[in-house]
Amino acid sequence: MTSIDDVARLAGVSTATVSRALNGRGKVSAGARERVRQAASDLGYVASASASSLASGRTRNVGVLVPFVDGWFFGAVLAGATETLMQHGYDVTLYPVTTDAATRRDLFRTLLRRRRVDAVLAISLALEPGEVAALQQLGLPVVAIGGPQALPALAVDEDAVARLAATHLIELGHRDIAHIGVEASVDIDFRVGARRHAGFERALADAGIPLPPERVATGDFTVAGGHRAAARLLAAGPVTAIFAASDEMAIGALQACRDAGLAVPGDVSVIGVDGHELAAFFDLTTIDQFPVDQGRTAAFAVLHALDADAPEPPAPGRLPFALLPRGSTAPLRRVAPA
Amino acid sequence: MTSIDDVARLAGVSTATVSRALNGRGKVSAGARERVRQAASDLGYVASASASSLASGRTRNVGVLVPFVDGWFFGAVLAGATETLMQHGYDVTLYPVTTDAATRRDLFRTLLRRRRVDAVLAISLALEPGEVAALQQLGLPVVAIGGPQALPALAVDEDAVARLAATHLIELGHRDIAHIGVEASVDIDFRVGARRHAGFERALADAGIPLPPERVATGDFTVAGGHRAAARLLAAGPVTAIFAASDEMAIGALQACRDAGLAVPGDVSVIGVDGHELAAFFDLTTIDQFPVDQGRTAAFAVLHALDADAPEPPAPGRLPFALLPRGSTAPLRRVAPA
DNA sequence: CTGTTAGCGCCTTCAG
DNA sequence: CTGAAGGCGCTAACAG
Repeated sequence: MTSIDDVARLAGVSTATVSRALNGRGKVSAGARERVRQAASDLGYVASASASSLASGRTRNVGVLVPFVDGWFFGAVLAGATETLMQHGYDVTLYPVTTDAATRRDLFRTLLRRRRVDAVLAISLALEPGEVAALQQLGLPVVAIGGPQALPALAVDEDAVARLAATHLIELGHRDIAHIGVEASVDIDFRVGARRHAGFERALADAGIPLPPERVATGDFTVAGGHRAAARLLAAGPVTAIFAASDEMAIGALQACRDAGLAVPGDVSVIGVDGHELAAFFDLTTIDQFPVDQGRTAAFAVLHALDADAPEPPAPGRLPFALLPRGSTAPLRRVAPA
Repeated sequence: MTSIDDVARLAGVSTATVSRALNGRGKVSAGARERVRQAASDLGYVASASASSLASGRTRNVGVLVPFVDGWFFGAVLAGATETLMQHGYDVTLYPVTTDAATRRDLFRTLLRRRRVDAVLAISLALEPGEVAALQQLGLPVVAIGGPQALPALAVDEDAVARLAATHLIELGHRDIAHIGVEASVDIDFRVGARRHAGFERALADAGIPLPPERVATGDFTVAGGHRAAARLLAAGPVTAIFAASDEMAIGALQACRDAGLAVPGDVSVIGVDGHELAAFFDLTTIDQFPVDQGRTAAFAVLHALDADAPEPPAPGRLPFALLPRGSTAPLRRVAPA
């Protein structure tokens, strides 16, 4: 293995100068820098990560915590974060935070404490107080995304999201509105489901529209779950609009409406949240959360905390979102004007 | 930061003994081991990854190369691989292999050469010869999955997969069969598309059934792409069965049939490949590839190469797959028996 | 079984 | 601007 000494020898300088030239720290004459670069390139020299980490205390590696590595949403966020981090010279080490207690304990008590990462990015994670404390005690920058845990968290204002969905339906003239929420058992991850439900209900109430229990069903974030929930809602009584707490569930609702012989948007309007790629195909109106950008934004927040020269991240809780009106929502068809 | 010396002092032994006790290498008396464990636990000591890597030459980290980190299939494989690797004490560092030439060069010339990983796992990657060579020159175990590149690769026999699909349709009595393949521009990643197409065509030919050009359309692996391709096929002439080279495209085909007023499976049978989670919801017959298991299997292959005590991985090119018959395929409805 | 002794390969003061 | 020298924290012979 060619080492820094080889490069120093070939370039006719000391190892200190090689280090400085290659890392861009400290002053090095242009000539020396060039000779070093040339020598390094000739020898195919690449500094050992462990050696330089040990000596410098910096790893150039960021730990990313995710609840699932599959799953569309996390994949998208992870993609954005990884892309940005790598462009800035950081590697990304993945830490799936399972629900298994022993594994989690091991993660927070050992894995993350090996000084293998310079910072931690926690994506949509519901962390217990002890875990949050463990993270903080690492003494590293920690950025959370999509969670109001006791950490600097970037998140979309779920209340505003739900309100936007409600407003959209109300403005279209709907009054008989139902909601597909998230089963409590699945609504971990800082409880987006509960937040969206609450915001939606409040927005409807503000407009004088009730959201009685029979107009609320829950699913497990999947298409199949959304289908079941919608079927239940439709059976419970007439409804002209449905707001599902995720696009996948909304897609299930779309099918459920059709299975029930109801036209979308003729008889029932359906709106989701997320900006899932399939939403476009199914012509589903949704509120896009721009998950890939969320990942990028979070990555910049990490870089900022690390380098202080990266752009300032947005204020906590203010990630953008936008209504994408499509063909699954339409004005209420007045059956018989009073 | 509490270091190994602190532990040694508290336990009343040398640092060497601490290292041995904690790593399980070498002989250590039960008493000493216990005192060390206790001291380490009292002090909350965790060995520094870089220090131990530098000293031992092992990083306990494996690099995973993926074309996309989002994308259902890669997410699934990645999930399986990560789970297994972490259970065996390895961290996983993610390296997205973009299509950008400069980024790729940097990855193979620098990132992977920092001695940050003990092994490399390449998932469904189309690597150029130079890149394969670069990987091999790392002097590390490299395991590839889903690619017949010049590397020990685990892969499903795509020919057999396509043949299975063909047989299924033929046995149901279909003769007017069409295929949705993969656009060449998207069919990177060791060209599954081309392989499936070729195998399918061959299997049909063996049964005396032609697959003329007008019975073949291509998509980009997406639902929307499958929809467009199927629409084209249906417009080109009557067809009673369609084999799509991915479940997502098959789902698009399902919709296209319905949009064209054709019942599935009444008028047209549709079969996909992958084992996508949505396939179940849409009652799509498919050939499952068990992607999560692929990830696990690949991880075991890596562990085997690393430790030699992990279970023997399966022979290259023999990953399992299975037909999952569902409601989207049915016997040909004889319109007018001859 | 256990301690001593060298490094692993690089970065970073500290002089010059 | 550059070199010398120490040390980052741990592991791995090598003697005992």
